[in-house]
Amino acid sequence: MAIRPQARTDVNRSAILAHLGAHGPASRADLARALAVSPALMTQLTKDLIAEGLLLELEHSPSQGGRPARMLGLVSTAGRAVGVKVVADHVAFVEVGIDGTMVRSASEPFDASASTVLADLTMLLRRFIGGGGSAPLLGIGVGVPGSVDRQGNGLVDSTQLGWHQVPLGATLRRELALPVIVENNVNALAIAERLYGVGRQYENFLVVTIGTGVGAGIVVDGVVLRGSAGGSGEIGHIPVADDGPLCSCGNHGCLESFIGEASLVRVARGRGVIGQQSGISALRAAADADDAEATRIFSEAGHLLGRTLAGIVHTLDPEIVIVLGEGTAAWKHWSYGFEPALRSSLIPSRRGVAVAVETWQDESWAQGAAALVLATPFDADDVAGDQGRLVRERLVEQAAPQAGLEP
Amino acid sequence: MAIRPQARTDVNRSAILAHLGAHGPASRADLARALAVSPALMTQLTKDLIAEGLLLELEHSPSQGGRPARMLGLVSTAGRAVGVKVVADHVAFVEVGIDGTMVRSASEPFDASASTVLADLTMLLRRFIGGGGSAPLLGIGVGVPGSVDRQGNGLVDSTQLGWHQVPLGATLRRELALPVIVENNVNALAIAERLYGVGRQYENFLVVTIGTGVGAGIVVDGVVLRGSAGGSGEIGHIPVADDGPLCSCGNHGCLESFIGEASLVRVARGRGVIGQQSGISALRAAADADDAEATRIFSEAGHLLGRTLAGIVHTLDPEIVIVLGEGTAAWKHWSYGFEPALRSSLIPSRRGVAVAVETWQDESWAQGAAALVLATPFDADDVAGDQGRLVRERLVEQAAPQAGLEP
DNA sequence: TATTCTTTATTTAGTCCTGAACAAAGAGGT
DNA sequence: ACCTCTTTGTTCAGGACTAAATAAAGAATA
Repeated sequence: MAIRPQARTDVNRSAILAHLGAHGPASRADLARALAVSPALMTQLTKDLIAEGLLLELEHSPSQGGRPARMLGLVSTAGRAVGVKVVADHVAFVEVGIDGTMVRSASEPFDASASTVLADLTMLLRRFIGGGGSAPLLGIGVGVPGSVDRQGNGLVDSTQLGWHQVPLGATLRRELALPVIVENNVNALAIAERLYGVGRQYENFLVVTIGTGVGAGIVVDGVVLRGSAGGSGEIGHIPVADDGPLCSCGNHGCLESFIGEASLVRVARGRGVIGQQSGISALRAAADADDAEATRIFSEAGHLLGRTLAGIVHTLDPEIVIVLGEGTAAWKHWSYGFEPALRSSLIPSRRGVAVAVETWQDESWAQGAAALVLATPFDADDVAGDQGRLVRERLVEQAAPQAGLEP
Repeated sequence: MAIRPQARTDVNRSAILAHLGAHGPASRADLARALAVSPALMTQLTKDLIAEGLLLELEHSPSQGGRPARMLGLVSTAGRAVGVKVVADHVAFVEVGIDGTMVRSASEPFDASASTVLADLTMLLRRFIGGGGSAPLLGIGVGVPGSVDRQGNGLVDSTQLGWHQVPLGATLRRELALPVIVENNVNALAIAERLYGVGRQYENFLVVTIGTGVGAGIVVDGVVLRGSAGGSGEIGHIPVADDGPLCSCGNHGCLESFIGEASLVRVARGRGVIGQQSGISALRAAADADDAEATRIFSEAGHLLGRTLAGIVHTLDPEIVIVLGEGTAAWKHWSYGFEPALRSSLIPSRRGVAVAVETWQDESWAQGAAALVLATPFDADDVAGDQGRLVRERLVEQAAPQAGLEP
């Protein structure tokens, strides 16, 4: 319950770096206010960071009625991070700079059910890292569709991948000798939203993804809620009907079994909207072409999603719901059912909850995973544990040599 | 994001008091471990607290292989707190000692819809306080059925009471010149569970109340989740059907409109199980007497509750669900529907989630409210804001005179 | 132009807390 | 009886952080 001050300096140092990465250059006074520390401390800390080559002083910013601020910026060569998205049939990689911008990306076929998954993934990852830039690699973030017990441990359970207690984190860490942070992919996305997206302006929000599956990342007071065993946000398995299609989890009537991509395609085929070999893109094309049945399928899905999210909004009281995922490509069609269902199911005081739908890119999942690494400096509660400490150490150590601190 | 160390001493001092209140006497070494501070600091802090008359050294506890521990205990006369439960037609008061044990209680008729609510409540509260013991009154905790914007502010919105932005906290504080902490009643109960109940052993749990309404208190990492505007836990208004009875919130198909006390009674009357003038106790009596229709009504309610809670468990991943409230008197009958519905709706990895049903007393709501005051010392994140600080000050100030600290 | 105000940054003295060394007090084995 | 081990509690030097005073640098105003 009490506050542990031991790791404060480290946390504050890297909070500065993360803030600059997420929000761009800022003055010492800005930083002190943003991180809620005294200006005096900020002077001290930034002096060290500048001496170590991680920060540099930029131009003076024009005065706003007082002494003009000397802006501080990140030295962009101070580090990079790699993000990995793992799904059943392929893995995607991205490399990002310390400020979160994407440098390069790649995608490789992959069989998550192979007995050699861990060796395969290690190999692919090693190859991708090898082709990287010269900036020191701070760590690897891995996003998986499933629950991750302790992040520091990286034990993965995933029905989608067919994994049960797979020691992904420990293995990669040993093989690559780098900090590795494993996290549920939607939670990773929530962290990315918090750092770089709409979530910057909110402390309490919900990230909902639609696509193959349906998931949620929950941010409460600025921190991702992981639950007792990293299993929060499994909203795809919220029961929405007593009977219903069989879900991949073995139950009947889960939300995902109604509005997951597979279900939409199945229904569309059944109703003859698309051919037996066609997929979700054909259904979207049909809806785009104003096919009444196709738009109805999306609208029905939107209705069910809206009604379910109303329940979650009542439970958690977020400021905003951010919708993401491959499925947002057809959001226009979802929204006809979604908006009325959501609003009419909310109690009056909650009816105005904001909803944002963001554009989706192929690399978004992997970029979210990379954010895991770049977010660890923010991690005042030390959720990332040892791996977070290692990332911080790498960030500082690599810069020290060029500093010449010794007298 | 960074850690603010200013209020640490205060927080640590009162964390000691709260820990002793919640867990009974403990040694300095125990306290240092429990609060995650150094033994050195514990020595210092307890020295001060003993000198101020808030703590006293008890007998040595028998050695367990090393130097025997000198136990420390609270001076029980160091403070008391008053808890208030507000509902539409009456208010209930309790006075508790600093260790959370109930000293006395009272209940008064009350009209929440009167134009003079605030004056009425102030008067009743003043009368109750006047009859109290001699120990210094640390503050007043008030539990209301509705959402409370900022606790420090105490602005209440409640459909059940017909209140809209009622400045309950500010008014009581001004009139009584005491720290006042206003909170949603289920959240207050969750705090009480965390301090004194089953929740002591868990960091992530759900408190669900059934009775007139249906509500939830959510505890994440040991802290009550309040949402963006204190409106979390309104699970009574989760939509469970597209059509359904009209709910007090104006929507159709809310969970509460199916399994709230009023609904159960309405259905029972409609099916001729109980007389048109009879209430919930008659329905329970019928079920106790093995009336098939009566047991079915409870079982159906249990089914719906179980299915809905499965969704919340998927969303939040708690370790345990604690069921409380007036409705638990008939839990035996609920459980026939509840258990199968809950388990069969959960994904395999979550199927073992624990469920605890606690015995319910009339004073429980008010005792939960009193816990608001006694929990403020625990409040390292300073959620209670100014009022929390005031409680701490009163706890320390009142003891100072008898200490003779001045040299 | 001189004065006042506002905002930024640094220095200084002092507080809170920790780690490490040490003292205290018993259990358990020889 | 004596030594070793374990656990509790205290003392002390030092680090992290703050508040307050001060300096710096320009805007606003008269």
